Amino acid sequence: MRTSPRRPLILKRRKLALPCGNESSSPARDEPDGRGKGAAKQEQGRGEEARDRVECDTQKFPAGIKIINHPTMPNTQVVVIPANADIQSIIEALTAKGKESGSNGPNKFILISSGSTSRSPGARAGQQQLSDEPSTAAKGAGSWGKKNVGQKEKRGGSAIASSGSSGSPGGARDNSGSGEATSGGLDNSLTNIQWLGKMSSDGLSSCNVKREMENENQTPKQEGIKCEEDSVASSSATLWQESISERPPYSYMAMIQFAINSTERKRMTLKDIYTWIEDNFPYFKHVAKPGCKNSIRHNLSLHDMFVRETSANGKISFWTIHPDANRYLTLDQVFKVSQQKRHTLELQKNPGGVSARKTEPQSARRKMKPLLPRVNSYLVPIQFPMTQSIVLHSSVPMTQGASLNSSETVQSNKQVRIAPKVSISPRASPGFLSLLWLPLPSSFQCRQDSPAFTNVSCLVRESDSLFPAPSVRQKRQFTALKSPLRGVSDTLVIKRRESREMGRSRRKQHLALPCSEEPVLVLPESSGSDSFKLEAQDLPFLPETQRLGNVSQLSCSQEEGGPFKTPIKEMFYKLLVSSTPNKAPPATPPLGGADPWRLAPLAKERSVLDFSPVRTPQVPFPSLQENLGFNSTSFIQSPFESPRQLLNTEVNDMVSGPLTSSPASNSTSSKQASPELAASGLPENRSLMEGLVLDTMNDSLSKILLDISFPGFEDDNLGIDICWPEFKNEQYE
DNA sequence: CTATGTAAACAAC
DNA sequence: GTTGTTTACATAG
Repeated sequence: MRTSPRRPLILKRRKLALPCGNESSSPARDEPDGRGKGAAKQEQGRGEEARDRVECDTQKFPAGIKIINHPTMPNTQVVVIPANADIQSIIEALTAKGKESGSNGPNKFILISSGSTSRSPGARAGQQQLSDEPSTAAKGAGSWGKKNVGQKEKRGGSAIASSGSSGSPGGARDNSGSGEATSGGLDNSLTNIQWLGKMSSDGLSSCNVKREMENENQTPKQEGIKCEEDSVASSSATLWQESISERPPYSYMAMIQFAINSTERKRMTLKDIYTWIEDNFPYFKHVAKPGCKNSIRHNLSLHDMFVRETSANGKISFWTIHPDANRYLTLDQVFKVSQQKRHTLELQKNPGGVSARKTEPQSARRKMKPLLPRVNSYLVPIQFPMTQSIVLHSSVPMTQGASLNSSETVQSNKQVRIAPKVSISPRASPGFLSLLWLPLPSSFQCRQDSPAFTNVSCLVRESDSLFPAPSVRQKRQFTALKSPLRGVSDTLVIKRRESREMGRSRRKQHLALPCSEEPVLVLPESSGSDSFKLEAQDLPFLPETQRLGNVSQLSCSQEEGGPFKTPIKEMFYKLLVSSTPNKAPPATPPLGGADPWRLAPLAKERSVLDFSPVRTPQVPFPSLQENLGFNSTSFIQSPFESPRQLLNTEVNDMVSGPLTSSPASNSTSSKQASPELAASGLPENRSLMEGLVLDTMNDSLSKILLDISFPGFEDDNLGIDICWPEFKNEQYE
């Protein structure tokens, strides 16, 4: 897997090797250092103390593992894993544990890394540079990757990094542009797919996306093919051929995004989109009917996330992705589930072993796996006491001073010619989801004098709609963006749309409240610092979602008349923003407030979910949160006295990694946040890190983003939001 | 019901 | 013919 600063949005699901016995097939055994299960066991001896605190039987787990029950989420436990632990073993153990427990016991585990032992404190100062280079993963000596990156993985990383025309170039570019404001956190993060590669023999990380796709098309007998370079070479032709006849599992919307995001400027002409898709998905070149182009056009028009811009001379139309909607997904970043399961099923259905896909009727072929699994979002609050200062190094550091490039593009040159798509309900529609990704501070620091405990809530976005791509619903919002004021004709169009919406047109449906496509920031953005004036493209290292947050915030301060001058915007300007739209508002309104459509979800969710108290100090509109449905959750007794303890207990040198304690910070943290943090403009008590959620009920492993907040000056609540990004998609087979 | 795919009508260029 | 918008319908989940 590539180690791009952009976190992989979609993790390929792999079947977890159950502890029972198939570990032999686990790549873990391929570890050069010989670590693996054995190593994990060796570590057990060190974990007695921690184990004693653990509420569940951790005897199966290596030392340093800390497990606490989730305070509010039934059958859910938070597992803090030391960097040097054998993740696979842990996962296996957890899986076994979950299986044992079944539905009546802990069957969902939130895994977070407690840090690394190999990195120097300096390295983790949030200054470590992240690179797209595969080597980064390897050198990410850090935590998860270190142990899991085997030769295969490394090779795979390379392959991925160099794969396709889509993500790699962009990723590299972005990265270079980001300077040092990147974070090694991703590499070291639990979500580093490097280590996921260990989990299955078919080497996720060693296959680039295209190859994945090709593999997907393989017949069962071909599945054994690894991404070994030689074998790849020998099979590539076959795979490719198969891929030609195999429809990609991506929706048009997704493919269009891939295409657009594959370009440096994140824009593409229709023709180029056609070409890109055809080039990257031969199916559309060789098999699909010409109608696919119609479909592409249809999707471009249909989805508001796609914004058409015209060149300065007005002769060329470029399709772009609305920054608020763009997750900057590229083909490289998307890993789809392997087809083994499908093939297995097919085999079951067709003992003949012949791929049924090739013979199945078109209607059947149409059936594709959704890019993202649809899941309902829910908030999982986690709380644990905190008495000691802790420094959490965000896996995704925040930069500042970035320019609003996309907005610039949008604002200046772009001539929107299309009729404005009027967003009917600027007001937060109740249906919107819940989380909004925040810009991340490069480090997190919790003052020693901070409140007594921390709340951790998880916003779990369980969707199978893998695609983060904003749905049409969201689009509505974007619609506004597309629409500059127009003349009479526009008015007419608007009327048409309105009338349509009155009826039951498709648009209308889209306008309906969205459920939860995109995570929406639960916590209000910080302070009025304008350091958030970041542009997505200037934040390559930021996960799309996070950038999304930034961008959206930006959008709040967009200049009037810009693409953002939409009904929604206007409304917000009036309601929340000062009269200086083109500048970051002195006191940036909560993101949620700025983006009604982001808030909506909260409201909706609130009715269903029990949100933990997630309050953030320095919030301009604290009340908003409350209005968002956050209610206090009872504090749950934790076996650990502090997050630090929880995270670092028994982990001697856990000075690096996503979650670490920092002596230095201990001494200085009492009053001020880290420089990065301060500079970031994020509240001192905010930080993000990545984690994973292992759901043994459905054998799924999902990546999550934890938005961690600790008690602030004025606030007495701490919170960690574990957000589900986009990728909770597919399940292990 | 929603998301998606497909086809097609229509308009503008 | 291309591009873009929109409607309608079908299908899967």
